[in-house]
Amino acid sequence: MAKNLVIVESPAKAKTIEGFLGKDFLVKSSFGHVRDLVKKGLAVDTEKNFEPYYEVSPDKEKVVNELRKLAKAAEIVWLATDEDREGEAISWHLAETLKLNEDDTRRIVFHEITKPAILKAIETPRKIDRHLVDAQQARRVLDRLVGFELSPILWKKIKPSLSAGRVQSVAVRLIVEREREVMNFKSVSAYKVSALFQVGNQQMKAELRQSFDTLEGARAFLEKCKNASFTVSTLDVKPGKRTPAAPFTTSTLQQEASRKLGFSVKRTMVVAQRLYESGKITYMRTDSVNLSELAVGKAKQVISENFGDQYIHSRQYRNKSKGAQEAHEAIRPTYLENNVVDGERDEMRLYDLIWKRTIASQMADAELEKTTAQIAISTTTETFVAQGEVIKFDGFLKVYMESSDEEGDETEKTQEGMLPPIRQGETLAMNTITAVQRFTHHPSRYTEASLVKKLEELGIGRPSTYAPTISTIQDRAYVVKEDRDGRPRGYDVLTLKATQITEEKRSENTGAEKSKLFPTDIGMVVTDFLQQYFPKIMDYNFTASVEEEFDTIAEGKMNWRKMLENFYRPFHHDVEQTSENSERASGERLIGVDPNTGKNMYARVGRYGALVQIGESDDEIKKFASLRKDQRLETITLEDALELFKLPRIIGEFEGKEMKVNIGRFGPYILHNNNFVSIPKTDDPMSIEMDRGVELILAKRKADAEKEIKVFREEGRDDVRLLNGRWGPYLAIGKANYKIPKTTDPATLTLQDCLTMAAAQDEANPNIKRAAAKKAGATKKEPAAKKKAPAAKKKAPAKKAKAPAKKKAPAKKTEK
DNA sequence: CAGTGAGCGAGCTTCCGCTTGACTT
Repeated sequence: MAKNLVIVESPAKAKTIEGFLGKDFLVKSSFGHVRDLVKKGLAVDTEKNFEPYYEVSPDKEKVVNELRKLAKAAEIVWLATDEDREGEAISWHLAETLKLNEDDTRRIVFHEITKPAILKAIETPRKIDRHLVDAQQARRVLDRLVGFELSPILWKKIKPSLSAGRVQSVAVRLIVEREREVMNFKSVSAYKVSALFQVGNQQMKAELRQSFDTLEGARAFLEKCKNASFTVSTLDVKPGKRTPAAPFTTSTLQQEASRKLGFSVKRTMVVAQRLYESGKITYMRTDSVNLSELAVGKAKQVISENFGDQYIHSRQYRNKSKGAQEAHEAIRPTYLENNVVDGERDEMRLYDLIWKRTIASQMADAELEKTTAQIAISTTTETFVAQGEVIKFDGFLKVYMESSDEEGDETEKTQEGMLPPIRQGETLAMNTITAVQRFTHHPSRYTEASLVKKLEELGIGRPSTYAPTISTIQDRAYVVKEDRDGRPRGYDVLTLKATQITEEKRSENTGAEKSKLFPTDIGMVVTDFLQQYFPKIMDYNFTASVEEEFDTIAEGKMNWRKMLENFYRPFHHDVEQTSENSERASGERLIGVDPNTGKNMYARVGRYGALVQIGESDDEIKKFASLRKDQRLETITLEDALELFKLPRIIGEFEGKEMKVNIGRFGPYILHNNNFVSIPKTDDPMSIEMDRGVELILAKRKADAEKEIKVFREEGRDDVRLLNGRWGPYLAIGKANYKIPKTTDPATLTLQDCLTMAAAQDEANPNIKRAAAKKAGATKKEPAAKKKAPAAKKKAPAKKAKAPAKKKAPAKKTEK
């Protein structure tokens, strides 16, 4: 048995380190945190000085047991988790759960995974830093208090199962606010003028400095140019340079992989994880831009060999964001000499990006020469400007160029080439001058990656949580990632050629969005609610300010329980106030008066999403209609709403049963005899007629018949069916589906065979959620034991207090 | 798969940060 047990956080790291240490050292991994607040309930006693209740996380029992055994056998246990707040806490939790003896336990840290660094760490052990641990406990408890006190208010006031938290709620707020900026944005247009001059056998493009607000203004300008002469008034040559971007952090890697490779942040992390596990890159969850000395040295060598010494420019990057905890290096190739790796396509592409970015960061600036020519117009004071840019020395641009979030930005840059040879004072021949109507663009909606960038700037969230946070807010349906089609928009173009001005209307597509984040109606309602009652938590600076306090705790200058006390008392007061006094929130909005009934018409969210409603909420008779997928609670108009009430339509009878057309969650359908038949996109549900309806029903029947292998109708079980599905034959009982072994011919199965097979599969996989399983409620877990409770509770009075005034109001009786 | 929009009730939902698998479909 090894004398020394070293515990790190990740198994890949453990494997590497084991190679550096002798056979006296056994290196194991904790797989991150091993202990956390008890999963259910607050697990913090707010009346007992915020005593936290911890438990070994269920999925870590195994690891903990193993580590416990190994720790017992070892003489010395080395806790080598990361140097940041969370890492320190992991070590402390390990010490606690493994019941480590302080004398035989050493805390060590290292910043790079190299043999000398690790040997040095072993020589300079320390004790667990309790202040740092306390800062983590404060962070952990605060997040639990915020999340577990706010979420239940949402369940009560808006909808069950919703969630709120320090990070996710602010992320949603960013998207909601951006959407409103877009909605309120008023686009204005201006006429931008450019000219093409003939220089020798080349054309030179120049832009007019000013633009014109109106078509008349642009036309008047072109008129002035008709008989003008154009002279190069100044010619200016200036050197310039460009500097490479810093090596990748989690956030910048996600951004670039999104822009250059079209990866979602999740995909980026999955691929990076594989590269890390196979030892090709350093750790992928980091906020550090720092490269180890070893890496800088190696980069120098690689650049020298591949591009020459003049391309070398070693740089040390520093982190600008305050929250950075720098437990790791930047993300870089482990072996910089490998400019390609084998593996899947995505892995190769992401690796390529990481290699180029790392190498470029150690390369020389690009040197440019920027030429600016001003061209005077004899008939007016306005001037044209022509710009050219030439790369004198490519430097890092040889391997890598960072992309930008602004669409079209990159192409503009690369288009700027050298100006043709011109002299100051030279008169230029004009080919054409055009004035094009251009529109201002609303602020860009967030992509997953640009949201991560924003969160990082605000210091909200950590490298390990960016991707999960983005997933959470989509899972909760606060936000959706979508493409949206643009709409055509006309614009004017005026062209002056020789002395002829022509005018035409062209059309462009505008407003198209690709993979952008949009808030949902419920996302907006929740955000508004939280903003109204918990503005402090929703403040963009909330995280930053509590982070400062965590830092003070880490420095030993503040007690963590005291800090929580100061935060919690006023917060909890707000929670109680809101719980007692606030109205239910549904985003209700009066959109007008229904011309048919004279009643008010409202838009709001209900249990199943946004809806429009005719009549007051306490009216006896109301009418409802769901909003369609492309409609928003905040923007729907009375006209749109009235359209919605034209459905459902009865379009006729077939086989003695009526055919009803409506739009459901998956689009338009016809309901006939309890069967749903989808209406294809080519038909309009508003105008579809009886004959077409029958046609669709018959077509559906035919398709169903073809997928039917056998149904046990004679046996009286028409719910037991053998069907041909997308993945081959399968068994369906009611709404639950079961596999059929590949070796069996489904046609030979009897009813009994099917039932046995289904039962066997239910038995084998009790965890699979099958759609049916709603037979008898008898199989529920020990219902008897829980029946005791209700007698003790009496919540009736509380209920009565609510809205008593309105209840007895005489129901409005409007005659139709 | 889809129509609803609320109601006596019971019990459930939920946070952020560390880490990697393991059930299918």
